[in-house]
Order: sequence, then structure tokens, then C-alpha cells
Amino acid sequence: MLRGVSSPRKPNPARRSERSRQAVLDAARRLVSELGYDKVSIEAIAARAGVGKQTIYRWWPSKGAVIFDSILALSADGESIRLPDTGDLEADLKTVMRATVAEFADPAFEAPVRALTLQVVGDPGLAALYREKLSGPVDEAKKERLRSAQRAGQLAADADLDLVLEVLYAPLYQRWQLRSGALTPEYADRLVEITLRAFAPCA
Amino acid sequence: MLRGVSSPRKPNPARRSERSRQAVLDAARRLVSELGYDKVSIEAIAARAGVGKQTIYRWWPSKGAVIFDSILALSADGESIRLPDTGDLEADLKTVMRATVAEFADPAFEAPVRALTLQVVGDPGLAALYREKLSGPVDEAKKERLRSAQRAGQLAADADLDLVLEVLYAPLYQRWQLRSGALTPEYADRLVEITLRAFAPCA
Amino acid sequence: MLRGVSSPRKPNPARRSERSRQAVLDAARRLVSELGYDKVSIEAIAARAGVGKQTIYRWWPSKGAVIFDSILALSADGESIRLPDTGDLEADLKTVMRATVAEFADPAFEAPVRALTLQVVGDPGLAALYREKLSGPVDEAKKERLRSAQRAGQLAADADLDLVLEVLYAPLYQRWQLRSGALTPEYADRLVEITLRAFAPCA
Amino acid sequence: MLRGVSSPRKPNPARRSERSRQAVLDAARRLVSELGYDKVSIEAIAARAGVGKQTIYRWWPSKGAVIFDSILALSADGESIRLPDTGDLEADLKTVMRATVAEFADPAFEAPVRALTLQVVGDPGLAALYREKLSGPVDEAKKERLRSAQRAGQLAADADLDLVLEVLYAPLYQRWQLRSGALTPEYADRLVEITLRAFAPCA
DNA sequence: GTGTAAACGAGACGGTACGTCGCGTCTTAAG
DNA sequence: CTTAAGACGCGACGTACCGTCTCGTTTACAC
Repeated sequence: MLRGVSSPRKPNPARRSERSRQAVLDAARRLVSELGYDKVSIEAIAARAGVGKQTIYRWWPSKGAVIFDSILALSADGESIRLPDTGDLEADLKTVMRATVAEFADPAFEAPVRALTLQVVGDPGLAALYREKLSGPVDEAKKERLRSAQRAGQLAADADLDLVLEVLYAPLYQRWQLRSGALTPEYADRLVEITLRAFAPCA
Repeated sequence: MLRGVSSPRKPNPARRSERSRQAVLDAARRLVSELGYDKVSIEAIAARAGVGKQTIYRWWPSKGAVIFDSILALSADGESIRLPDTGDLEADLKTVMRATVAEFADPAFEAPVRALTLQVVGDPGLAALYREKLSGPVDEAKKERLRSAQRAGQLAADADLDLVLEVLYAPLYQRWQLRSGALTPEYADRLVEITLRAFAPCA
Repeated sequence: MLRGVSSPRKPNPARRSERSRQAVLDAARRLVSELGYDKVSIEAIAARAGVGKQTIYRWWPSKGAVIFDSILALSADGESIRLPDTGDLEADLKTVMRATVAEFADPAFEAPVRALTLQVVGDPGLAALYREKLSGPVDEAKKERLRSAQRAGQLAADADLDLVLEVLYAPLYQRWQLRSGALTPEYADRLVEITLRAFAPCA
Repeated sequence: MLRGVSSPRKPNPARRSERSRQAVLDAARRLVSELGYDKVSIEAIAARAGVGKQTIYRWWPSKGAVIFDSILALSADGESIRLPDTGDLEADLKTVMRATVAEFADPAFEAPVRALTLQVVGDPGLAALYREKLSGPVDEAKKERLRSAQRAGQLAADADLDLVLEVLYAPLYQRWQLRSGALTPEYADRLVEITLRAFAPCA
């Protein structure tokens, strides 16, 4: 059998050092916070983690993947997400949206989230991974709350829930991304009100 | 007399070579299309443009600025923008949104626009420039059309027009950015309908 | 009980795998021939020999030692060496020197012998080993023949035999090493004649 | 005209920085003395010289070439070499040989000369360069002295002078290289005596 | 016209980081 | 307990670009 140019010799995951994996992800996370995405280098991650560069190259295909993983590891602590359901959709959404606004306004979230965004915009593969691992589960939880509202007659029964989420979140997301306006609790409220009017059940 | 630390010796714009400027912008544009934003290097731009590296560093502060300029030069052909105004807001907006959707779906726009987006997300300064030079004028034209609609009673008189634009465009923009759904003419129509319902004049 | 710094844990030679040892030496020899001394790596030897790297490190202290051993294994096939003794010293030496010249001129000997030389020049320890295992026995055989000649009155009785060997062989060795001249049978003859004149018995 | 795979873009020697060249050669020389040939790395030379690695790779093809050059630069200070000629060949040669022995015994010469030797043995190209730039001129000076001796009837008129030099120097060189014996003034004297007997004029 | 100062192309420079290779050590599983 | 296999921390490799710094050579304005 021909071997061709000899395939890249893939490593055996069973022997992977969990210690090193964690050290790399930690170092990546901290460096991104300190320096911002594009001033982080693989050499710096390796040095900070006390790890050989090869160990990074062995397990991740690119700097982006490491950093993506490091951020993902933060959120994916496995807990299943659940939105508040007091029966009052508008109040519940305002609670959630105000929290989201606060999160985006927190400077500590700035660097890693921008890093994540850059990754996802620039790399279709990471975008898919992002949707699967991060936004997917969260969106599903949100849609669950919306379905509950539909059953309660607070939202049009035939509303496209993906679209509802877009109308609710995309303006906020865009404003943050382009820095085109302030992220205030009032803004959060406004988005909820507008969305509910847009998808109000037919009277 | 001593010169001290001597200020950075800024060049005289009057003597700037238009030939070189164009060559650089062209080269940048083409390289971004061919390789994508982050595989483009200043060295490559200079080589492709047949220009010394110093000529680039003399007139632009960073790679981002060159590429930003090169994309900006495309759009800013100076024509003042004007949206259609047939008197039917919904129809006019659908026309415009369908065109926008088509533009985003065009693969030829993909590389430069993603490059631009990455710039703007990552660099607050470029974000400001972007709002001033690109999105600003376009948004102003859109808002002009919306004001006309307000006068015609087709839109709530007290609607925050910036917010209207966000609700109209941000979902589309986000869908494109995260590749989270198809960009179809129907989607464009839906966004218009929802937005108009959200900001309908109080009956 | 504490082990303290614990000595380097020397392996038990009785359990050594002869199979592995041979495979390593063979692989080393062949790789030196193919690639030359300094492009051979321990990793390559281990891979070619189908042996774990640790097995090499367990039994040899350095790459040099492995290669040295591999070349040594070739020659040291245990036979005791004996020079011809027809009674005519000049004729006998010419026979031997012509053979030596031919050996050095053989391209198949080139790579390993240069490798050996580099080792020996660079590493005093290997130099000692070389003298003990390789050149020593051969030189002793040569000196035996010279003593026979001294008894026969063909060589000064008080000649320093080590010096005789140096005068006889060093020029040849240097010429080969620096590639500073051709190695011909005539050259071999000339060296013998000169040496015999230099150490002729006092008339 | 086809460009092929694009040739390696050779640099323009006119623009070469003499400052950097000297700094590299100095650094190389000192590092070889401190660490010995094979523990010197190009990175270390560049760092010590305060020079970018690329500057070394731009002008030298290999570590060996740098170090070779650095040693060569020492000797090649252009002075024409001249051996003493008192009319007494034996005395003159003993003077020279004793000096040579002393030089080889000097530990300060040890590291660079072994480095040079390793280079020359391992690389035919450097061997040629070595003969041309270093050993050539020196040997020519020695042969000049020998010719003078031939005219004075102190050496066989038909002696092959290259061979005379080999018989004179190669034993010393080999003894140093293999560390097979002490390098003493007496040894130097002995070599001269033996050589002169071997190439004595026919009585 | 001519002189002179600028901007220009070219590209060498000191650096940083890249992604790869090999070192010598350490760990695991099989015999 | 040795072995084959191979991951590990480490450090050097040779390359690509960075942004700065000369080099001559245009080029265009002031004389």
C-alpha cells in the first residue's frame, strides 16, 4: 500500500496530558485578557503555560482554535441553562436582556468576547463550532421560554422563534460590535418592547 | 541648535504620488480578495504595487488602515446616496433590503467585507472612521426616507430612527456574520414587515 | 525509606536484548552511509531499527557512541591481525600500504570513516576508546612486524616504533583527510621508501 | 522568460553592513572559544553580535561557513609569511617546529582549531577553501625555505617538497588530533631530524 | 534652465514569531 | 524488568514580516 507523502502522524489522544491541556487553556485565556487577541502569540501561550510549543501544535490546528477553546471551556461548564419563567414574558425578557447588556458592558468580558467574535467571523469552521457549542444551547433555552409564552398567548403562535431571537439580540450585538451607541438598561427594555410588539399575537 | 527628540517629520501631502497611492490601494484590494485579510502582508502589498515599503508606512499608520482605505475607496465614489421614495414605505424598504441581501450573498463581496468587519470590530479608531465615512452617510439617507414615512403617517412619529435601522438591519448583518441562516429575498421581506409592525403608528 | 537523589538506575546488562542491539547498530551504520554523520539522528536510528528511543538511551551515552560502536562492530570481528613477514621489510610494507591506500580510496569507506574521524577529533573520550579498541591492536601488529625487521637489521635498533608508524601513516591520513592530494599506489611506495631511509640502521 | 520556482533572491553585497559582518565574526570566534564548535548555535551568534538571524542567513550558507570565516579572518590579516633563513636548515626548522608544537599545545588555540578541523574534514568545499586561504600561503612560505636549502645542498635537489612538508607536519598534526601522545619540543626536534635524514642529499 | 529638497523604488537591518525537528526524559501497555 | 511506542519540556532550526534605516534616482518647485 502506498503511503503517499506520509500523512501527518496523528497523536494518540489517550496519552494526552490533561495537566498540559489545562495549563494551555488557562494561559491563553489570561493572555487574551491582558493583551487582546492579536497580540497573543503561541510562543507566549506556551511559555506562560510552561509547555513546549509542540504540545500546542500537536493538539490544536491554529492560534484561533486554542483561544476559541479556552473561551469555550469557560462557558461550557456543562450546566444546563434555564431562563426565568414567572409567567410575565415581558418582565422575564427584560431581566434577561438587562443582564446581557450589563455583561457586554463589563470591560472584563470585552477582550475575550471580541477575540471570540473575530475568530467566528473569520473562520467558517469555528463559526459552526461556535453555533454548536455556545450559542446553540443558549438559544435553545431562550426558545423554550418563548414557546412557553406562545402557549400562554403572549406571543404569536406562528412566530419564527429564530427570527424573534434575532430581532431581540442582533441590535444589541451590533451596537456593541460597532460601538455605535450606549448599552443601557433602557436600551434593553426598549428592545424587549419592540420585539414583543413585532411578534404580538394577532388580536 | 539641537533638535531634541525631533518630531516624526511628517511628509508633505502636496508632493504625494497619486500613482503610488492608487497602486497601493489596488494591490491591497486584490490581495484581500485573493488571500483573505490576515494573509495579506504589507510586504506583499508593496511588492504587488511596485512600491517601496516606506511609501506605505509614510502615508498609512497600519495594515488595517491601508486595507480599510482600499475598500473605502471602492464605495466612496462620492455619489450622494438616495433611497427610492414611491410613497409606499413597505415596498420601498423591501426593494432596498432585497438588494442588500443580494449584495451580502455575492461571493465577490465576501472577502473584502469580512476584512472590513474584522478591522472595525478589532479597532475602535477604525470603527469611528467606518461610522463617519461609510455607514454614516448611508444611514442618513435611510433615515431621510424614514422621516418622509413618518410625515406620511406610515411610521410612529416618535420612533427612534437609529433603533429602527438597527431592528431592520442588525438581524441580517448578524446572520451573515455568523453564517447562521440563509439570506433570501423572503427573509428580507420578513424583516421589513416585522420592523414596520414594531414601529407602526399608534392606531 | 527515602531514596534521596537516587543514582541513575543502571540497567541490568544480562537482560539486554541482543536483537535490539544488533538492529540499532545496523540501522546506525546504514544511516551514516546514506546521510553522513551529522544528518543522522537518534530518532531516525530508533525508527529504522524498530526500537524505542529509550532502548538506545539506556545502553549508549550519546549519538556518537552509537555510531562509533556501529563502525567498531564492523572491524572488531575478533580476528587477530597479523602482517605479512616475508623477510623483506620494504616489500611487506609496500603491500600493506598499497592496501591501505586502496581502502581509503574506496568510496564505500568514505562516509563511515569520516564519521568516525569527526567523532574522535571532537571527543577525547571516544579518542581514547578508539585508540584502545581500533588503532591499538592494529598498531601493535604493525609494531610486531617492525620489531622483526629490527632483529633482522633492516631498521635502526633504537628506532621509536610509534614514531615510525606516524611517519609512515600520518601523511597518508592527512592527505585523505584534507583531500590535498591523490592516494595512489606510487604514493604508498614513496612513503615506505622515505620511512625506511629515515629509520635506516646506522651504517 | 520563465522564472521557474523563483530563484532565492540574492542580496546586494554593496549594501552589506561591515559593522554587522565584523560583529558576527567576532561573536562566532568568541563563542567557539567558550563553548566549542558544536554547542555554538546561529541563534547565539546572532544574539551575541546584536544582529538579526536573517543577517547571518543572508550572507553565510551555514553555521560552519560563519565559523570558518571567523577563524580565517583571524589569520588572513594579509601579512605575507616568511620563515627564518639563517643558512642552517636544521636549526631553522627546529625553531619553526617548536613554535608550532607550542601553538598546538596552547589551550586557547584548542577550541577554534578543532572547530576548523571538523569543518574541513566534513565539508569538501570548505576543505578547498581552507587549502586556498590558509594552508596554501603558509605552505608556500615553507617551501620557499626548503628551496633555499636545496640550493645550499642541504636537501635532496629532487625532493618532492609537498611530501617533505607532509612527513614533517602530518605526524604532529595526527598526534594532536588523536591526542595519541605528548607534544614536546623534543618531539619537534625529532621530526626535523627524521625528515632531514629521509630527504638528505645523496652523498 | 538649474539647484535643491522631497518623495520615491529598493532593500538591508535588528527583531519577533512562526511551524518543524530533534533532543533526552518520562509514562504507558504488552510481553 | 525490559521493551516499543510515543507524549512531554525544551531549544535551535530556517523563513516570513515587522517597522526603521539608508541608499541612489526621479520629480517638481523655487530660483
